[in-house]
Amino acid sequence: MFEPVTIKDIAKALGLSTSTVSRALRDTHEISAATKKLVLDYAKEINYQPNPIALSLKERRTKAIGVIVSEVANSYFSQAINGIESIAYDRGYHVILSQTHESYDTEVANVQHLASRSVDGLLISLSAETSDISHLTALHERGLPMVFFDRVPEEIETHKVIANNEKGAFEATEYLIQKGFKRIAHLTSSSYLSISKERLIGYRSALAKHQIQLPEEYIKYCPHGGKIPEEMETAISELMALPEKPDAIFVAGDRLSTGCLSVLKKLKIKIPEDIVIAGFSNSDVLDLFNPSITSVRQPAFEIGQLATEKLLQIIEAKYPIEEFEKKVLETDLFVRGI
Amino acid sequence: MFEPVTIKDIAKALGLSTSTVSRALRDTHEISAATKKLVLDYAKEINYQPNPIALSLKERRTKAIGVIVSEVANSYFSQAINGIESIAYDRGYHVILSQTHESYDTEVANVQHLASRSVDGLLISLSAETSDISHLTALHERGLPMVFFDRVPEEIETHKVIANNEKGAFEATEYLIQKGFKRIAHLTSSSYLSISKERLIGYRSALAKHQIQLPEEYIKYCPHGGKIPEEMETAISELMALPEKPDAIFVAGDRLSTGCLSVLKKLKIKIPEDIVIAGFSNSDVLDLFNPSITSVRQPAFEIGQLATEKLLQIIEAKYPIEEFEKKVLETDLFVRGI
DNA sequence: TTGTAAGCGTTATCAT
DNA sequence: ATGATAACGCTTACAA
Repeated sequence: MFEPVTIKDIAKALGLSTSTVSRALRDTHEISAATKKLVLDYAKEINYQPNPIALSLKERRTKAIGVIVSEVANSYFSQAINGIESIAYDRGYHVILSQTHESYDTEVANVQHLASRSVDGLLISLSAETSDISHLTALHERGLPMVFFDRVPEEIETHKVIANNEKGAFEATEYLIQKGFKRIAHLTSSSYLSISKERLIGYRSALAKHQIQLPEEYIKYCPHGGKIPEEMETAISELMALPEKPDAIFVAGDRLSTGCLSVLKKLKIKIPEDIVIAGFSNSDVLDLFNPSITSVRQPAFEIGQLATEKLLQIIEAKYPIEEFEKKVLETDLFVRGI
Repeated sequence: MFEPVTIKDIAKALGLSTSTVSRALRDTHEISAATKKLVLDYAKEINYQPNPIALSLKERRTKAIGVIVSEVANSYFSQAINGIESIAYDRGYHVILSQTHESYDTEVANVQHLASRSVDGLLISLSAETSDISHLTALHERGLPMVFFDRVPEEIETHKVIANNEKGAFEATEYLIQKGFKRIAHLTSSSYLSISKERLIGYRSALAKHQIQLPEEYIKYCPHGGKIPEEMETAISELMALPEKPDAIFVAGDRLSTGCLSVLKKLKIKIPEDIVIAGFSNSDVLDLFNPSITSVRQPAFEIGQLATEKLLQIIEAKYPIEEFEKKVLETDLFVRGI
């Protein structure tokens, strides 16, 4: 049952010492060409594969990075993971995946699980519940390489890779304004999340630029980010029950956007007759239809790639990184038939 | 920079031997309550975390499983991975992710990379290019636990978890027939894939049951499964150029379905005026619209869970598995406005 | 009850 | 050029 061959086996078979075999296997020069060929040939013949675990123990690195996201089954994250995986495998790293399902406790548990020596670094997008990040600062201070992407903390000095959420939100909101909509509601997720805050700022500045004043009831939070449909149904019902009903909604999240469409459908609120929608979304299926939904798309794949490149750079750096970088990539506004 | 504490550190600090510390840390009975408490308290104080790499080396297992799929950014696979992750983490296993991008060579490379002792078992959905599976049989014979899901090989005796593709395809095709469509084309991916074959059978038997005879040109292959838009555009153009144009298309894949919609849009072929579509798809966004697209949904999450449970069962089995199981889960037909 | 030593697979250091 | 030995962190016979 899966008895792998080791250096020791080769040594025994060839009447050599393990150190000689080891040297032959790598490209040391302190070895005779003859022995080297002998070992190499035999190794190939019996299909010798070095044991990465033994190497990890010796070299104190695992050649694996951990990825922590809220949900894999979300267009944004799956695209980001695609980018992460593409870079990681090119550089010989494994990608270990874990989901928080937006739970703070799960996030803490997963971070601990991954951090205790089974990964060389961490790529993290915070859960919606996370406001205290001491589980991360602790590891960061102990020197575990980490890069945040998408949902990043403020309180920690690290590398961060994000989209220009503020600008994306601004453009979507302004687009609605330019199309003549005035009472633009805002549907967002947890107030903890950096992306929510940034998108809220973009929304507010678009309104401000066009001198539109709206009551605070136009802003609705769905802390579970679309996971709990009732939450969003309540929010939307409340919006539609306002004395001055909104004529448009700007939705600040991927899952929130599709969730919103689903609730509107359920409540038989018609697009674009009753309301129009603009929202953040990375679903490519959305593009196939023309239901007056404008979407802001994040460069998820590129964000994943960039974050991974940065992380590997930190991991493999001989000297401590001098300064922390925050990369901001631009979003795209996909305009459909509004 | 990240100097982790080891059993040796504890031993030195407390004036004990490493074995005593090791015993105290686990629940051996051959230790005095006093020493045990001493060690446990100190370990907690300095936040001792056992090194999983050392454990892996000793116990010759990694507590990690490898997952090989073609694309993460695909509703079906991301949902399956969600199911996989949920079970794996419950049982204390890491999930190592890798993508083939439908390439046989990449599949071989990834399988090798993962198999050489960095995972305890493999969950695999074959790439569209894969017809020769000797890279897998070799490992299987050497005893590496593996479970196939979704796209499974015929030539190997292992556990397999799939959806009832034949029935799903049958139902979708029959639904079209019952709605009065007669010239139903079939758009599928690689002829190597089990799912393609199974769905083709379902399609054929629905036609047969209703005594519909169609020329073979009604069946189009897109070996790259939607990755190359031109391929699909050619296929659809050819279909629409037939002397007897099809009045419906049954599409046999997730990515193929959305790809088909996208091509139809580009070619300005209208649904449902010019043609109607039924296809396999796990996208939940599709549900939000009513463009006369009927979809067959696979229980992706459950397939992932089941495959993982089976794999862990094999991995942790004390005795060799007596018989191989093939689990078949039912699909759902989502009927929209055709 | 506790300590010593060997071993998991590999590489680096020091002899030879 | 090659071999013996120690070390990475941990567990487990075997001794004491």
